[in-house]
Amino acid sequence: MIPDSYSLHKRLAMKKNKLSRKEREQLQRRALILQAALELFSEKGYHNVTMQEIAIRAEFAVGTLYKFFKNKEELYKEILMQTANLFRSALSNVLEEKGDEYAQVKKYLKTKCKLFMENILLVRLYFAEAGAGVSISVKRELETELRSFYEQVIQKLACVFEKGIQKKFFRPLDPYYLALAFDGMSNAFLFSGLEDPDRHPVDTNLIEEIFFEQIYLT
Amino acid sequence: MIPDSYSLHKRLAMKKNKLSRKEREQLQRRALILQAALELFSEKGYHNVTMQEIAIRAEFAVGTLYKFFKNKEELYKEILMQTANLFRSALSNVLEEKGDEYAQVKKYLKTKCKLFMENILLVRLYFAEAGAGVSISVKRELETELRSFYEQVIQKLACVFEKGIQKKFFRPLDPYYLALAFDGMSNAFLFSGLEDPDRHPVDTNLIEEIFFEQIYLT
Amino acid sequence: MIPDSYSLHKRLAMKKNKLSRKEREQLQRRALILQAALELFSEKGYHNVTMQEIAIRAEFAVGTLYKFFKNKEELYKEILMQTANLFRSALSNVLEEKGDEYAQVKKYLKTKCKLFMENILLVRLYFAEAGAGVSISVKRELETELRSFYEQVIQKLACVFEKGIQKKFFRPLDPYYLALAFDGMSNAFLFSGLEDPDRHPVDTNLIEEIFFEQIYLT
Amino acid sequence: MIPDSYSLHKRLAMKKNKLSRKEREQLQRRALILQAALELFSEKGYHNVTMQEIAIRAEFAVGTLYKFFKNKEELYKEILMQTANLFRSALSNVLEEKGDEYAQVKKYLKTKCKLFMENILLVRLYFAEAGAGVSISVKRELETELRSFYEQVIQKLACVFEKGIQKKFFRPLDPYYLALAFDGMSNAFLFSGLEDPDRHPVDTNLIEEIFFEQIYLT
DNA sequence: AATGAATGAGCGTTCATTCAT
DNA sequence: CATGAATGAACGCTCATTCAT
Repeated sequence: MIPDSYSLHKRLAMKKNKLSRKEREQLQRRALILQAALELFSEKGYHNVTMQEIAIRAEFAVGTLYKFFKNKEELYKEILMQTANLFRSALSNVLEEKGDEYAQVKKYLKTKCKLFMENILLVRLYFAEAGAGVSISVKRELETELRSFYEQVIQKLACVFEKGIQKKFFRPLDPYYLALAFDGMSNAFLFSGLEDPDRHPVDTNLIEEIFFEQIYLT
Repeated sequence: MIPDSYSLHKRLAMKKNKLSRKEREQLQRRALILQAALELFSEKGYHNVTMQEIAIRAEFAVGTLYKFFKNKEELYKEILMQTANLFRSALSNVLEEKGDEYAQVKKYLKTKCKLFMENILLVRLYFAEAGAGVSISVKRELETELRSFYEQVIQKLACVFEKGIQKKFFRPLDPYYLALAFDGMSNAFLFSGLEDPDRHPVDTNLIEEIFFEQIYLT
Repeated sequence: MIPDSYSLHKRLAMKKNKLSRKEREQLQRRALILQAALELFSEKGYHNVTMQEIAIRAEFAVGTLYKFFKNKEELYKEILMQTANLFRSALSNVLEEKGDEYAQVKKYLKTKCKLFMENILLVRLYFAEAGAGVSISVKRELETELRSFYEQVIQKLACVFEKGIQKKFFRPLDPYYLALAFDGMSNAFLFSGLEDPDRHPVDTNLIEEIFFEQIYLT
Repeated sequence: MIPDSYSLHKRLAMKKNKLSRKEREQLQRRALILQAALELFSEKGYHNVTMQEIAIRAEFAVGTLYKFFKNKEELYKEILMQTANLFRSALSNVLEEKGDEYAQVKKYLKTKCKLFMENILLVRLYFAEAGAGVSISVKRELETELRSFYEQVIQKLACVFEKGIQKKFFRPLDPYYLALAFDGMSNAFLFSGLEDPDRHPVDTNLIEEIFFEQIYLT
């Protein structure tokens, strides 16, 4: 069969952008909805936001929301999973980069800090739902998945600590708890800083000083 | 009805118990409602619990709930504030006890650990709502109050660290951030332990070892 | 335990009416809702009636409807099943009365005629849903149940015809089809009469004359 | 574009087919939509079918449906009216054929039987909507029209009976009610047979035997 | 004082219809 | 013309709150 001029044009377009204009527009609309929903959810919490509100903020009709997301819960889940994935992959990548363990953990802290700052809204949502491991909203399924993501990162961090301990870089303490401690500590700083940036600016050097240098041998 | 003999009886009763039988009964009812509500809220989250359900669990009529609490939100707030108060006063007291700063911080950790374990339900609720300082439910007013309670405790802990630093007990680091770090770290351990008590039992010695001994001079 | 005056009064009341005043009121409310719903459903059909409308017609709030019926469908089903039961039991009883088969079938016709006239609304609904065995609305379950009711009556009628045939009362034709024919014929008359009572008054003697006397031997 | 040659071509085409290709295509499309709609409506009922579904089944876009039918109701009406017309004209024709009245009524029964079997889907729809003269859906207008069709056929049947009576073919009973009775009876058989073809196969001889021969003089 | 039946505003969701492409 | 994404009115249903008993 000979491709008609339309599909030829379409395929040429796709060569460059991989996606047709229509598809790109769709993705953008989807993103707009997600953004509007994120803002509202993190401002007021899942149950205090109506689909109507999201539609208005996103400047679409309610029905359009349902073209992109099966229901309110799916929309919510999508938002959380997106961030969770972003965080997990970003932090995992950092911990897999080459370099000594000391540098890796430093980089992990910097990245986490950056992610938190750039995604304050999402962090608020994330912790309200999976907050320090505690969730009571929406489906248990979501909670489980979020916890699993968190656990994966902690495990990877623990591995780094373990290697560091083997190399006599760090003091010989339980690496899992070390990871937990480091993460919990940084959370406390980040939350404190995010809540009240003027009085308690986030200072990664300080976190390192308090936590990290003590663990570091010599 | 003969008012005199009644109020006489009442006054006599009050001599002993400070509260008449009626009043004692009221307080007990109130407590029963709060308990039922706490259980349900921490099981399913604020928005997934109906007043009907609370009434049934507490074995009262719905109307009765409204005799004790202005509305659902007030009931919820009461529960959170109660715990927050319990935690604040318990932890504040510990930090005011005489003894060296090292012992105080150790005692703080033990107390916090005990409070968490004894009030898992409330802790779940607290962190889901005010989790690590993040709240998106109910009124902002509640959030502010809960944060203020948390801040008070951290401040007090910071004071203890400060004194400890002055006495050259601890290394000369910013006492506020030290407090934050200690608290964040212990939270991470406690949540990890509460979520999965078998794999990650809460071990206060370990927390001390990781965090505390390093801070301790000599 | 000594019954208090309230429960004594209550039990005395129940002796007479079997039901307390409250319970009687509830049943009446239920009936009012059913009546309003019946009227609307038979006027406009299941899907063209809103719960709001039913509530308004019944002079209750929407929520109240849901106190009595789990959902719209349940309310609808209740209406249909009630009539179906009424018809089935009334017609079954007639066919079980003593007397010769000729008289029984005559009585069946008279009763059916009376039931149709007294329950025009319900008959409309019934036939719109299970109409001559055709239903495409609501759940298949309802359809099956309604058909089973209809079948029961036809079977009983067939038995009467069978006995009549054995006694050489009626001509020796298949009793089931005889029953079917008789019922179908009377339906046609009744519908015609119900639709246009002036031009086609329902005349049971006529039905008998056309159908019945021919079947009757001598 | 050269209008002349086009319209010439068109006119030539019309000479042969009376309709241009375009017009034929249009009619075919229309028929495809009606077929898809018929299937869905009779499977699930008017209100349980969406325009989307019809579009998908007919393999057109939703908008195309609206090019052919003003709205969903119009589409529905069209389907019902089509069948009603089919039935009316087929049955009317049969009753106008030459031959004695006995043969005419026999032929009427055979034709009706055939129409029912060949159009089960439509019969289901028809009776669910106008069932035995009972309609509660869509517009009253439709109901009136359908009833009028039915009435026309019954009237024609009544005329046949009347002539038969005049010729002393049939017993001297009211011809309208005779027609009604005959039709009602055959409906009962047909529905019983359509619902459960194995247990109650439709047997026109039986119908004739039960109803017809009794009416027949000598 | 305690009750719980009644209320009705407000939610999530659907789907007939439109219209820019 | 045909398309199908976008629309938003309208639905069934819930549940916090009230108030007659």
